[in-house]
Amino acid sequence: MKRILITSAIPYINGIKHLGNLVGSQLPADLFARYNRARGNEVLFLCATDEHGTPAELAAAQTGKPIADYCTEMHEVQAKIADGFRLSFDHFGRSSSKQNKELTQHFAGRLLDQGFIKEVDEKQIYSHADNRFLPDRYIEGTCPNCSYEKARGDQCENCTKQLDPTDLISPRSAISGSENLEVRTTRHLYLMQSYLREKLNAWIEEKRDWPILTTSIAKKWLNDGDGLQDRGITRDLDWGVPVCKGGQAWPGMEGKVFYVWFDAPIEYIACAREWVDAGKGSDWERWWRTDKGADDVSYYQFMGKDNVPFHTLSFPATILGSGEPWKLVDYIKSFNYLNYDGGQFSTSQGRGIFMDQALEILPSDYWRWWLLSHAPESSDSEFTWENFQTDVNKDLADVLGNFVSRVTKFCRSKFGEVVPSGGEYGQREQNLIDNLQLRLDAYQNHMEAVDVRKSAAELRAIWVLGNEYLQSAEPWAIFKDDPNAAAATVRMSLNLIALYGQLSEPFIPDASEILQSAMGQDGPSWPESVKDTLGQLKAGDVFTVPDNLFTKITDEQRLTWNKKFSGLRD
RNA sequence: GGGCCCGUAGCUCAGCUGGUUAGAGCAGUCCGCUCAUAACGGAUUGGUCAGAGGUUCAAGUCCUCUCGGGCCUACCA
Repeated sequence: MKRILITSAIPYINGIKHLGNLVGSQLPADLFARYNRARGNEVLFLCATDEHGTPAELAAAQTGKPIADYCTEMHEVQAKIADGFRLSFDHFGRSSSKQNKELTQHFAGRLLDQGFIKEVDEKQIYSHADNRFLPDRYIEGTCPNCSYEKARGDQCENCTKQLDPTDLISPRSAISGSENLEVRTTRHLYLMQSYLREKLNAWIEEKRDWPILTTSIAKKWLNDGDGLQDRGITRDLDWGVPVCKGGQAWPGMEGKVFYVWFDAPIEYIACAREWVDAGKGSDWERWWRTDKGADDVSYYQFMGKDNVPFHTLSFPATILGSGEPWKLVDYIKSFNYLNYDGGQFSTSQGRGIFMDQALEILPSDYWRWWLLSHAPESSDSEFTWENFQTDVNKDLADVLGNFVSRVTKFCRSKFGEVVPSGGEYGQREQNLIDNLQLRLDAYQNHMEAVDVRKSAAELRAIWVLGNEYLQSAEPWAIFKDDPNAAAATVRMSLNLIALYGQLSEPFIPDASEILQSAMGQDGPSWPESVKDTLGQLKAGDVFTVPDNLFTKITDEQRLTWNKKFSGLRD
């Protein structure tokens, strides 16, 4: 039995995520977690909300609520939606937890002791009207290069020139519009990532089996320009983890907090501690400390490509720099973006389909199946309603759902709701078993390699084998002359349904549960041998005919939804 | 500006370290079946592998350039 630690990139707190976010991290992570649990591996699957930073503060301010209350509410909202998508986190934590606060401060203290922290005086823009320091991109003004009037302080979106806020002509706060800005000197902590460049480079170089997307982004950051840059890990904000060294005060850092990207990955560790404190587990260090049992853990991370630099470099730098035996990630699965109908999904613009909306119109299995079978692994991929309709109808309703329907209904009408006896298996069944075993092996290999789309294609091919078998055996025709032969075919087919219930669980857990309970199976178990598994339902066992597993999406629905989601979310 | 990724049948995509007549699913066409959610099965039509050079006995696969799409570029997260 293997031990698998899985984390999904933690979704930001300021609103409900869209399907692009879902397919890039939480959903494939869930697929992998479910698969590994089904294989009997010991799995710890963690996720959390990422709650700190300027956007969260501003989002809270807009609602007029205290930031802590806002985050608590939004965490609940996200947790509920995650549940709706059947995301099987062992714990869904919060980066604002006290466990994370402690651990983040601990890491900062260790990094200071190990010589990886420097204090740097830098100039920041302070807005009197907003009563706060503003990140560069929250300053707007006229671009000195192209005269675009809404250039941001970090970059002009019009001419793409990189800017410094002080370059802007007539700069103003993007929040209040106030021009009452002031350049102030403020002291911040820097993580000296450059000291760890060689170590990180050697570590990345040995990861030959990681997705190109992951390693190429990491290498770019390692080698670009002067190489890996040091990074400021503190901010002048109210909401966040207060800057301390371990439990001690940090002179000169009063009133400052750690940068979200410093504390967010640490939440992966803290989340395990939350998991224990919530009474769901008993030993979190066994998963995270290689000196306390985690040396045999395989750790997989899932994320969109925008998250890669922080997971390949910053967080590993934090861990390596601590000088303590924390578990480093073994495999980083990264994804490109899912586009929506010719453009990008956008949280800020409200474009596309959001997780709550998706669940309002269709059960989660529809979304899980389509998104996973079209996961943007090799390049950006695109959601269109037309593709969604044809793919889901074909794969789920026709290939799988209708197979279940034709088998169970035929059996009911000829033999009743009981696995029929009589007849013998022959060459046709042997061929089926051989083919299934080949497919199952491929399915497992793709899953082990975290090859999401290929796994989906293989599972679908396994469903197709059922229809091929049934068509070639023709129990409806054979029944008249040789009911025993038809009974054998039906017995085999009912066993196929039970098998499908088991194999499909990582992708479509709800439908799988229906299949398994209809076939009288009591829980997920993985077929080690196709041959043995296809004998699990025996003559005389009772079953029930389930309602149609998947209702087809009609043209009318598609048109309605296409229209409904063509605009921007309010 | 720099860098990375991608461009393979109408659509969505496989094609690992270069090696027989370039594959799958969907859509299309034809045939079969009638148990089933008019579902299923079989067969079949589509490709000068973005373009141009080059390396090689041999290139979708390697190199160079061009065109097109996307992403990243470190203070959003």
